[in-house]
Order: sequence, then C-alpha cells, then structure tokens
Amino acid sequence: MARASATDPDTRRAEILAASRRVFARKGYHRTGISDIVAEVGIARGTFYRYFDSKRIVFGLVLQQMMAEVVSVVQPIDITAPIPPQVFANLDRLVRTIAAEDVCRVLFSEAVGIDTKSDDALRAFYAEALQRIEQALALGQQLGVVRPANVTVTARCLLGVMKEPVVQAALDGTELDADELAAEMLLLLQGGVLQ
Amino acid sequence: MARASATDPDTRRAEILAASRRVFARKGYHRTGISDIVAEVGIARGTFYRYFDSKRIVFGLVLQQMMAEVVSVVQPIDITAPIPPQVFANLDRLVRTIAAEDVCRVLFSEAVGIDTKSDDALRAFYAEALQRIEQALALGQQLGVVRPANVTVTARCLLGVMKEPVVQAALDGTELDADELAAEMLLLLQGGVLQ
Amino acid sequence: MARASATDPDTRRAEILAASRRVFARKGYHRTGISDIVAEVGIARGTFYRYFDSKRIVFGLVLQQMMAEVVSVVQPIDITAPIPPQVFANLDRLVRTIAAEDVCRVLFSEAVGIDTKSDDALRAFYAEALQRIEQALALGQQLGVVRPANVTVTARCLLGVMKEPVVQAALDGTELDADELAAEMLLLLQGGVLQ
Amino acid sequence: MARASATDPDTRRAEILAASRRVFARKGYHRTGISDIVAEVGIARGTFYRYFDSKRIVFGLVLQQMMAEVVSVVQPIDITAPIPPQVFANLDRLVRTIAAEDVCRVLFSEAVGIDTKSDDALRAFYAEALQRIEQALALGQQLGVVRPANVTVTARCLLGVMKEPVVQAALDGTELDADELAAEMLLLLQGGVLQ
DNA sequence: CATGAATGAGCTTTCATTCAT
DNA sequence: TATGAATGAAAGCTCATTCAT
Repeated sequence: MARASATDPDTRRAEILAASRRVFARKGYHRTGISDIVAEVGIARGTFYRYFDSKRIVFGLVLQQMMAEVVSVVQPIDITAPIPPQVFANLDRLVRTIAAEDVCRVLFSEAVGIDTKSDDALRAFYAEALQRIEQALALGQQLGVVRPANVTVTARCLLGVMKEPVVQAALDGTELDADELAAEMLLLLQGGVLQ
Repeated sequence: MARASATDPDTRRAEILAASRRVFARKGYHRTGISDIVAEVGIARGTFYRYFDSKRIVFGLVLQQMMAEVVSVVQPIDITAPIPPQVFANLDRLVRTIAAEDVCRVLFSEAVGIDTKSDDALRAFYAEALQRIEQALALGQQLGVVRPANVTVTARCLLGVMKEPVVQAALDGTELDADELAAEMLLLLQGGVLQ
Repeated sequence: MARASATDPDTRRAEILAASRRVFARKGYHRTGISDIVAEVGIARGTFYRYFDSKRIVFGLVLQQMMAEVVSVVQPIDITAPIPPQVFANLDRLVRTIAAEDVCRVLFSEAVGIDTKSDDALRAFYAEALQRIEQALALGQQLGVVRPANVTVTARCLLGVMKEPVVQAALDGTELDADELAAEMLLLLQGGVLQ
Repeated sequence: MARASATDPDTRRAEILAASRRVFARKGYHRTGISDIVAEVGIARGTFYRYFDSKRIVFGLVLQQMMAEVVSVVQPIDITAPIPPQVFANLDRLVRTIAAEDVCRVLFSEAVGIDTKSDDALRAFYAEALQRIEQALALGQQLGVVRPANVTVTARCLLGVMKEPVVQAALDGTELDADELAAEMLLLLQGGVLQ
C-alpha cells in the first residue's frame, strides 16, 4: 500500500487546493470528480476528506482564492498623478490575472448555482468590484475628470468591458494580448467609439 | 394522481418546453431533475419522454430558443437615417430580451460545458454576435462615425457592455430600467467616461 | 383519427395473434414491444388490450399454437405396415414444422422463464413429447424392433436428435434440407454411428 | 446496513461473478436485477459497479466461463487405444459439467439475444463444438469405425443427443445419473435404437 | 495519518398498461 | 369499439462520501 510521503499538513492542504483549482479550471465543477482531484495530487480518496469536508467546500475555497487574486491586483488611483497611465496599469494587471487560464472559466461560468454559500460569496465579490468602480467614477466626477453619468449603471457596463474580452478569448481559444486589450479598453473609456 | 387530460400534441410539447425553460432558469441545468420539470407541468415522468428524447436535448432546445430570441431583436442600422436613435432602440430591445428573467442565467451561466453540441451552439452564437458588432463598427469607420480602433477587441468589450449590466441585475435581484440602461450605454459608446 | 376498419372481432383477434407470432419470432420476447406488435397489425396500442390482457398472455397463446402444430404433425405408427417409412415421414414433417422459421426460436430459446404459466405449458409439452417417444420405444421393444434400452433416457436423446439440427440451422442461418435431415436421422436410429 | 469488510479485490471480483452466475442460473438474464446479484453477495449496489462495468458484461463473463468449462472436459481420442471407453469418459464428463445445475439454463436458454457480442460468442462456441464432433466423425470414417454419413448433419444430431437429456432433466427437476446417461448415449452411438 | 473498498441515495430513462375521449 | 396520450413502477448506473483497516 503505497503511502504518500508524510508531508506537513498545511503543505498537503495547499497541494490539494491547488490541484483542485487546476482540475476545476480544466473540467468545470460538475465534470470534476473527487477521483480527478486525488489523481492530480497523487493521494487516496479518503485523504482528500481528511483535509476538506466536501467537494463544494473546496470549490468555494478555490473561488475565494481567485476572487482575492483579482481584487489584489487593482491599485487605488493616486489623484495627484496622471490618471490614464494608472488606469491602464490596473486594466493590464486585471486582464492578465483573469486570463490566467483557470480563473476565467471557474469564476465566470462554473461558479453560479453550486450552492448558497458560493452564490453569496460571488455576489459579494461582484458587489465589491462594482462598488470600487462606482467610487472611482464618483471621485472622478468630483474631480471633473469623469462626465456626469449614472455611476451604478456605468460601473456595470465597465465591469462587462473588463470581463467579456477575456471570457470570449477563453471560449474561442484565442491568445490574448493583454497590453493591446488594456490600451483599447482605455481608449473606450476615454472616448467611447463614436466620434 | 389525476390523469392529465390529453392535449394537442404541439401544445403539450410547447408546454413542456416552456416549463423546462422556467425550471432550468430557476435551478440551472444540473440541479434540475426531470422530476422538477414534470412537476412544473403537472404530468408524469413518462410523458416527458413522449415528447423529448432526453434532458440534454430539451436543454439544447431551450438554448436555441433563447439565442434565436436574442438575435431576432437586433435590427440592422439604416445609415441614411440618424444613427444614435437606432442604436438606442437596438440596445433597448436587447436589454429587455436578455433581462426576461430566465434568458440570462441559462444563456450566460448554465450553458457552458453541458455537452459538445451545446458548447458548439453557444460558441456559434457568440461568434455571430461578435461578427455583427464588428461589421457595424467597421461600417461606422468607413462612414467616419466610428473612431479608429481594433474592431475585434472593441466588439468584445461592447458585448460585455451589453451583457454584464443584465447579468448583474439578475445576480442581485435589482429591477432593471431598460430605458435608462440603454441610454447610459449609448452615452458610453458616444463619449466613454473620461472627459 | 384513422380508425381501423371495423372487422369481425374473432378475425381481429386472430390477426393480432398472428402478428404477435411474427414479431416474437423476429425479435424474441424481450426485444418485442407492444409497439412492434400494434405496428405490425396497424392498430392502436389500446386496441391490443381490448383483445388480450397482456403481452405475456399473447406470448403464451403463440406458444400453445406452436406446440399444437408440432404435436399435430406426428402420426401414430401403424405396426401392421413397414415401420421405417412411417418413422421417416414423421421425422420429415416434424423437421419441416419446427424449421418453419419462427417456431424454433420462440419455442426453444425464448419460451423459458417468461412466467410460471408458460413454463408449465412448456414443461407439459415436453412431457407429452417425451411420453410419446417413450411409448413408441416401449411398443417397439415389445414387437422386438427396438433394442433393449432405458426408454426414458433414450427418449430424451432422441428428442435432442430432432431438435438440435433445426436449432443449429436457425442459429447459423443455414438452409435446411428436410429430406436429407430426416434420412440421416433415420440412419442414426437404425444403426447409430459406429460400425 | 453492516458494511461488507474489504476483501482482496480478486476474491471479491470472483465472489460477485460467482453470485451473478448463481442468480442468472436461477432467474435468467432478464429477471435478474443488479439488486438480486448484490443481495446474493451481500454488498451494496455501487460495489458491483466497482468490479464490473455493466450487467451485460458480467453475463458475458459468466457465459465465457461456462463455455470454457464445457470445452475443457472433452479430451481428444487416442486412436491407438480402445475407442468406446474414451468416448464414454468424454460423454460422462460432458454430462456432469453441463448438468452442474446452472450451466444448462444459462447456456442453452438465456444466452440467446442478449446482445450481439454474446450471440457471436455463443455461435462461435457451437461452431467449435460441432467442428470437433465432425472431425471426430471424419477421422472415424477414415479409420473405418464410423459408418458413411453426412458428418455435418450427424454432428448436429449428436450435439442434440448430448444437450437434450441434460436440458430436460433441468426442466423437470429430475436427478441425473450421469453414468447411466453416458452409457445409454454410447449404446445409441454404437447401434441406434432399431434392430 | 493515510488508505481505498464500500456505500446508497438519487439520477435518467423505458415500457407494459390504463382510460378519457 | 378504437384510440393513443398519459402513466409510474422499476430498471441500470453514478459518484460524493464514509470508515474499517
């Protein structure tokens, strides 16, 4: 009976979490079996349950992890410095993070409807993201760099501007040029499309 | 149990399809059992299978139905008439259609990864949507009403502008004011957000 | 609603029975659905049940029919006339009857284990067949034309001699030459195979 | 329910196969449910599927097992030694094997029409059996110990001689005296029944 | 602590039979 | 009487989870 080399429990936990993340990203929540995960780590089925209570819970943790990563790359704008380069940098980091091949599918396609807790977490994530965008817009309006607009609605539109290109690239397998994408996004923010 | 009265086959088929659509929208593909569907219509399990060969096939049909509805509301732009009102009208109809409470979840969350055929259909749907937007942008550029831009990337961003506000409204249960949303979208297209 | 032309009930019953027999022969009991039978007759599902109480019962009737046919072709031996030609004639008719393409499969493969009544009927059929052979053997022994032997055991062997060639022909799709087969059987009865 | 203790996988597999064989013999393929098999072993439904992919596959394996047993007991004739005792010994072993209560029903009644693979296997089994008998007859003719005859037809008759007594014994529940049966068969081969 | 065989609730699907029309 | 849509029990099978070793 080959026994996995005794590892530090925290390391082992992290290993399983990482493997789960990889598999969820590759196959989606429903097509992923515990078998896939334990095969990925190289442990026995039972071992998985020593570290996590259920498949749903690990999925929830993977979700949290991804949301935290996304949140972490967005830096507050320094209003004493030129705005556009800062926005560009944020967009650029955001796109790269989301595009990191696994985040996209898990966060935007698989996460809905797994269970109540995940749904809540996801809602909270979006709520925070939207709030940040709204605040940025509101601040911009006070500073006179953002035109008058319904910030709630506009924030949602802008969220779509950031999400969708990455989602589509994942769907059709296109390679993503983050710099160009961020640049186009910035142009859109700056002047729309009509002239 | 009371026997459901024999109905016109086409009507019954439509009934089941409509009920399936409702349940899929409410619970998602995986959490929906045939039991849920037949309970919704008030028929026996076997009756479902008189009209449809499998759960996946009904889901595919629901998907097709929704995609067709979305596609059908977008009218071509008449370039001899003023553009913005036409764009507004299209956005308005689009938003209303997607927001029809069930379309959103099924089309944007549940449809991914059910099976190869659904995936292909969905990809084709997005491909067509994006192509339409790209063509509109390209035409606009020729006419000088759209600024120079990478139309492929920009089309994806605009797709996000249309999808995301509706997705978010569905997620947090907000009532959607289609007119205002379309108006804000138009403003975004016309001038971005920065001034 | 096309209605099958009103027919004499007895005729209709016979029609359904005949169709059932054909389908059972073609597909076997378990692979035959009521749908197959009613399609073969050109009536509605419900009509079938106006004439027969269940699938099993029709199968039982088909079975009886076949058993009766088989029994009917075997003529008693006239001991005042030469024996071998009479035996030959009986064997010849028997083989032809069993080989009538449907009898074989239904009687020898499908009939076992459908239900208690069919099993009993089949057992009774075999019991009668064996008893006839045994009596013929016993009579032959009295007349000195049959060698001493355990008639019970020998009767079973002879039953196999008659059944198996037809069964095998059906299994491998070979065309059957009844005359030759009967002739060989007779030779076997007369002198075994060893010399 | 008490949890079945983990057993050596090969043993467990064999256990399930043996139980399946018993149940198939008792109830036939179609009346046997997975429930019956797992009840017979004393395991849960899922456990069955850890060892076998489907009901049909286990049935196929049972079939193979039985065919192999039957084939294995027939020894080639040594033509330098007296023939009849060797034939007797073969018949005796054959009868005992087929009569082992379960072989008969499964091999001769239930095996037909389950699926294409089983049908093919069965046909191949019979083809081989018949070929062996034919070759023995042909060899016997060359050696002058077998009378001239159509070996193909005669082989089929002889197959019936071996099968039918056992089939009938199983059908009517008679205890089988293998020695006597083999002896009678030998007599039949040696001199037919008429004198 | 690690293991993986065992579990069983629950799924989709089938089809002989019923009964309102 | 004939119809065929409706029925629902029961089948085979899956897989997240448990627990004796």
